[in-house]
Amino acid sequence: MDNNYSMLFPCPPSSSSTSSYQISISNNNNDNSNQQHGFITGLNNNNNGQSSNNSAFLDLKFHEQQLKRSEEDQEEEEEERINVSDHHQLGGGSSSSSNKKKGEKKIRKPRYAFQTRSQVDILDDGYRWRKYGQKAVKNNKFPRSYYRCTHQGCNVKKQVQRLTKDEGVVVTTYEGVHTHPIEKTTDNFEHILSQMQIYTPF
DNA sequence: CGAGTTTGACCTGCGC
DNA sequence: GCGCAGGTCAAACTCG
Repeated sequence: MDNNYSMLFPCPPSSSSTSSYQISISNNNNDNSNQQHGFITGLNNNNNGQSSNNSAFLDLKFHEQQLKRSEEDQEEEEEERINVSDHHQLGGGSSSSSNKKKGEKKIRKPRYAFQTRSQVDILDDGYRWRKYGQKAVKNNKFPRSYYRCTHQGCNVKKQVQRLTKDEGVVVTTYEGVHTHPIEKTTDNFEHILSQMQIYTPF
């Protein structure tokens, strides 16, 4: 937790600026509960081609998820990334367990979540994702979708879920860090992010 | 025909 | 140990 937020998207020096954004990240140690601060506002992303009626988000809200992760985990992540190249094989449900030795603590990458106000669930962030699952989630009438980056060797995953409370809000959770550059260079999410100004209120 | 989606089954972790 | 919920797999399917 603390304040180790990593940027998941490469942010090239902004080229042209059609709009300006602000993002504030709240490192809320006091637990998820209040996400009252930490907004990205003023996005007028008009269509990134992802979907026909893509009048995407107007408010973005960053928040870190539940995970009680810290530097320790970051190290583990490093380790895993190294191992991944060795045996990154998504064997069947049963074989997935063979992926890690018995008794070994399950290693989980840090996850980063942010909320977007959007009509569409899928934000075009420039990477190519393959959906590998969808689950109904308790206390939420909207299913959660699971995506994996299709780039070879890149093990980044993301989950997308719409809030029941506020149907306009989509929560996207990223797990892992891309090991490759963005694949599509449209004026998309990456572009938007490149425009963001990040500051921490604390 | 390749890439991506759907969806039911299966696995795993966790709380009781 | 059991049941539940989250997460993943993989076959079948759709789409361009």
